Amino acid sequence: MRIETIITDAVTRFLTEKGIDKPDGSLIQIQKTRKEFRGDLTLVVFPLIRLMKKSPQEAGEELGKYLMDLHVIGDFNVVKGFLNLIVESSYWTRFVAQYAGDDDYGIIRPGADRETVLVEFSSPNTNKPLHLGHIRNNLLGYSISLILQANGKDVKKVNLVNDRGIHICKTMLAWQKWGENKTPSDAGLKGDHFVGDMYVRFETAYRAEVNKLVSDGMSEDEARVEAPLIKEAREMLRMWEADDPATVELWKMMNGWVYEGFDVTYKRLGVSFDNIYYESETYHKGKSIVLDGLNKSVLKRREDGSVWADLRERGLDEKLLLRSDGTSVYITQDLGTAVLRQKDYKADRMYYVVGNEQDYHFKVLSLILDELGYEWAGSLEHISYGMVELPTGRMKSREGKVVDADNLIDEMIETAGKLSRELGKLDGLSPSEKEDIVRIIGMGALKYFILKVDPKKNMVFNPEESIDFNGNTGPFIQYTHARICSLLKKAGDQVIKLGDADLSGVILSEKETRVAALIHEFPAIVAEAGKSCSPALIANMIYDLAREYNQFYHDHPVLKEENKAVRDFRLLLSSLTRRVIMRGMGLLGIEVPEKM
RNA sequence: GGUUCCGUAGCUCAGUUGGAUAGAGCAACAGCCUUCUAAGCUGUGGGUCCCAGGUUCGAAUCCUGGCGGAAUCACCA
Repeated sequence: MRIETIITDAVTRFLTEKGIDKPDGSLIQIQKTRKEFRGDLTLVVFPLIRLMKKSPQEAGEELGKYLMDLHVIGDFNVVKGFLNLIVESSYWTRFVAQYAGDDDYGIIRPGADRETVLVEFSSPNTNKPLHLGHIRNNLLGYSISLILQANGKDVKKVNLVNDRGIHICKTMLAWQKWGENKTPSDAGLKGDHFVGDMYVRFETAYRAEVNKLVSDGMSEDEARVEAPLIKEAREMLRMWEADDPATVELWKMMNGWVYEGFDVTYKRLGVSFDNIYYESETYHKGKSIVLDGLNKSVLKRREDGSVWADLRERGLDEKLLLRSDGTSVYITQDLGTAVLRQKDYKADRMYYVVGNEQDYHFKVLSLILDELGYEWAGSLEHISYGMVELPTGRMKSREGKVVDADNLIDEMIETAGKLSRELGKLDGLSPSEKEDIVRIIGMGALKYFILKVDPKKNMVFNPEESIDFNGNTGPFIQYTHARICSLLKKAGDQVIKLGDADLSGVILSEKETRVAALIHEFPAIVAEAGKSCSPALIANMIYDLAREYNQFYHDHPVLKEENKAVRDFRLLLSSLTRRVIMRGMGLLGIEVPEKM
C-alpha cells in the first residue's frame, strides 16, 4: 500500500478513536517535506486542530506519537503546525525492489471497460508547410494521446486536413500562372514547400494588384475584392465546388505533393495518426446537418438566404453556418466532422488540440451540436494551448515571420551533431549509430523545450538562445539515462537477480530517499497529466528526477560500494530511475539513447 | 467596446484541490575530472509573485476593483 494511504488511514482511525466521527478526507493533507526541514512527508495539522481542540504543537506531537506505531514511520518532528514524518528505509527499499523490473510501472493498461477517446491534432492547411506553431500542436497532441493511453484509455489519434477553400485555390492558380508546369522534384523542393512558395507568389502578386488599385483611387476593402487575381481564385473555387474535372485533377495533384511533404515532416517529428479526415469529404455532411437543423427550426434562415444559429439565450451571439450563396464556412465542416467521427468511433470523449485563438469557436461548436440534439455534444473537449511567439512578437505567415518546421528540425540535429563532435562523445561509434544518436538528441532538445511548458500558456521561442543542451533540457535528461545505461552495462554480472537482493538493513541517504520518493510519485503524476492533458507535468517531474539522480550519482559510489546490500540497492534504484526516465520521456514522444 | 486567457529573478519557465523562509535552468562570477560518461556536480549574487483592497489561523494561489499584455467577437480558416 502507498505510504500516503497508510498515513491517511491511520489519521482517520486516530480521529475516530478520539470520538471525532466526521473525519472529512480533505482535512488530512499530506505533502512532501520542504528541503530545509527534516523529514520525508509532512502532515499539515492546522485543519485538524479545531477538531482536536488542541494547539498545533500539541496536536502534532500527539499525532506523531500515534503514527510512530506504524512500522513505516521511523521518526517525527513538529515545527509550528507541521508534522514532519521520517519514513523508514525499509519502506523505500521494498518499494524499489518491487518495481525495479516492472515495465508497466506508472501506467495503466487498458482494461475491458476502457473508454474510447479521440484526439484530434495537427489539422494542417494544404497551402503551406508546417511551422513552429504546428510543431507545438503536433507534439502536444501526440504526447497527450500517449498519456491518455497510459491512463488506460483506448485512444484514437485523428487528423483533420483542411484541404479545400479559397486559400488552396490560390496556390493552384499561382501554379497555373507561374509554375511552368514544374513538379516539386523539378524544383528540387519538398512538395509542401513547393506549394507554399506558390501561395507566397500569389499573395505577393495579389498585394501588388491591390496596391495599384488603391493608388488609382479605390478603397482598400473594395480593391481586395476587385483585384483580378482574387476574382480568378474565386472562380476557381466555384469550379472546384462544381466538380470541374480539370480543376479537381489539378487540386488532387497539388494536394498530393503537399501530403508527400507532410509525411516526411510527420515522420521526422515522430507523430502518426490512426485516421485522417479531409474537410473536402466532411463539409457536405456539415451542410446537410445544418439543413436538417433548419427543418427542425433549431436554426434560422435570413432573407438573404444565409443560415444562422441563435445562441444569445446561452450567453453567446448569433453564428453564421451557411453563407447566403449556400457555401459552407469553417464551423459547418466541423459540425460534419464531429458527427461523422462520433458515428465512426462512438467515442466517450472527443478532444480537440487546437490553439486558444479558437476558444470561442469550440464553445459555439458544442453548443450548436447540443441545440441540434446530439446528446454527446458535451463530450467535446477543446484542449486549448497558447501561441508560440518570437522575441519580436507573434509569428505572421504573411510577413514571412515564421520558423519553418523542417528548417528548425535540421538546425536542431545539426547543432546536436556539432556539439557531439566537439565533446568527442561519439568517438568510436559507427556512422549509423552516430547519426541515430545525434537525431535523438536534437529532436529531444526541441520536443522537450516545447513540452515542458504548460500547454495553456503562450510561450516565447528565441531561435538563437532558446534551445540549449544543458540544464532543464531534453539532452540533460537523455544524458542521465545514457549514464545509467553505461553503469548498468558495467555492472554486468554484478547485477543481482530481482528478488535475490537482501536489502534489509540498508539505510537510505538523503539523496537516495529523494530519488526514491520522486519515482514513487510517478504514477500519480501520470494520472494528473492525463486528467489535465498536460505533458508538462511529466516533463518537469522527469527533470527533477534526473537532477536528483545526478546528485546521487555524484555523491555515492555504486559499483565501487563495498557493502553488497547497499550496492545492490543502488543498482536497483538506478535501474528503476532509468526505467522511469525512459517511460516518462516516452510519454512525451522523446527517445532516449543508451550512449551519448 | 464585450468576452476569455495571461502577468512570478535580467531572460525562459516551475510552483498539483490555499500551507513553512516562493524554486529551477540560462546568463554572470568562483570552484570540482589519475575514481562508475564533466551534455555532470558544488557555491555566490539576483524577487514589491503587476497594483490596491477583501476572505482566512495562513494567499503567488480564492473574491472584487484597477493597470499592462494577448486572443476573440468576420458571409476568413
